[in-house]
Amino acid sequence: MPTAISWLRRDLRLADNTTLGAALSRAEQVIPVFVLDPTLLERYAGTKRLAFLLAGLRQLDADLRARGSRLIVRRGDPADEIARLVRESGASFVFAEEDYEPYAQERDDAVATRAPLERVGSPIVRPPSVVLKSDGDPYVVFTPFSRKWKSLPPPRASELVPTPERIRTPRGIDSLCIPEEPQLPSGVAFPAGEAEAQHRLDAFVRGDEPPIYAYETARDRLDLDATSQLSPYLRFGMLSARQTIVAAYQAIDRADNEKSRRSAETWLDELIWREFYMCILYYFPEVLEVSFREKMRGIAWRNDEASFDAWCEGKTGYPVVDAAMRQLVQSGWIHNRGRMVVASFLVKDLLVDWRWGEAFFMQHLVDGDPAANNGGWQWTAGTGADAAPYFRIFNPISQGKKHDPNGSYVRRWVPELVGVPNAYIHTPWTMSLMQQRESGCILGVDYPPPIVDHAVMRERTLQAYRAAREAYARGKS
DNA sequence: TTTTGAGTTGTTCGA
DNA sequence: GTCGAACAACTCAAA
Repeated sequence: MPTAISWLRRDLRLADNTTLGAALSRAEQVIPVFVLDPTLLERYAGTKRLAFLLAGLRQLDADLRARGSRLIVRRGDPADEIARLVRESGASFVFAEEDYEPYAQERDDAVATRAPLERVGSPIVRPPSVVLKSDGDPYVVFTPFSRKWKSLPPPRASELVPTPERIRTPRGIDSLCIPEEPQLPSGVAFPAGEAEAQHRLDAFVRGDEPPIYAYETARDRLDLDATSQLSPYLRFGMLSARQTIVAAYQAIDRADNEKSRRSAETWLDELIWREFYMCILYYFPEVLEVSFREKMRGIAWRNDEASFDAWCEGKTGYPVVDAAMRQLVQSGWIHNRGRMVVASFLVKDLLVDWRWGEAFFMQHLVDGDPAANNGGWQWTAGTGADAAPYFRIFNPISQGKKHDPNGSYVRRWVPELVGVPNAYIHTPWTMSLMQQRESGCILGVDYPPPIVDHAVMRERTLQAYRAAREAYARGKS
């Protein structure tokens, strides 16, 4: 009886699982396996994300058991482990979803030399080889990329691979126990698993007033839960990209007014950004080490350790920056607007190398994904593919006022500021001593004064970027 | 090959 | 308070 191995990595779900579908169509018996890869666990260390992954494996195992199967767990070098499992089980095929990260590509090439590996499906709807310019080169600007992406036929619900009803898995295959996940702060509110993911997606796109139809304007509000918060689920494939994009197109079709339609389109664009950055990482793997833009590689970072620590701890004295950093450390997630605000602050107000921030995000984000995280940081730093213009520097005060108008986001994450009146919530240092006493927040005692002057640092950063450009131009000539 | 239009998310300044 | 321009050229993508 032919046996196939379904090697699960970033597709921890049963619905719309191409790997599982391929295995079931080619073999009577299927072995779903997850390999705990020490290299990957070390490289992408992050307790909150690891806990989410382990909880996701536990949930996947339960879902598989409900269908007569179970999750086989191994630990070690994937090439060794997959080859060993093929030997033990006599499997004729190994199916795995494509993964475009440089490490994953190397890993899978190594596995393919020692096991009958077939790569099927993809963590994005349109693989890197599909969205290319007419001359065959990859896009490096988002808008034309998205135009091309959208010109191709949209995925339809009928293309989703159905959830298997029953999976026959041979007995007697050894499996490790899924490790206990580390204890997490109570603020981490992402229950793992595809049922939760599907529930969140439905809540976002369905119902009387689905949030997707308010997305265009509400998505920027730090104080509202107006985003889908699906990123951790997409990160580990507890939901497929195709499921989300099918849902987005359905919402676009169902929209009965212009505002709703535009909102759903905006959400689709966000999903396309995810695809864009995975393509960028595939074609330009060096972005994990250096700036995408060569001319931006010579910026003289200030890299002041004390400032960096203050940023990490949420003690910069700029309330909206501190709120977002504490949200990150405590909950493992930040609102997208918050990511931009803190990234801009680190790079352009503190003049710290974006790679420091990128690494810190990877340590703490439950959804931490190398492609999207790197793309986002390089965008903010003005060093990336389709970078923000370098003179676009966020003002942490006006960003706070605009996107957290009554300060409830700040008060939620920075309790020292709970008693500060709205008029001062984004500029507590402008309170008189009397006002500080009344609000229970003495500057320098309960909450720090700003660690830098925004106006001063803005000029210094513009100067540093100008110098880098000029040095590059001189080197060229 | 050359030309042309355009480019996620902002801020500041001065009229 | 509102508005447009400047920020800085540059490079991309397509015609």
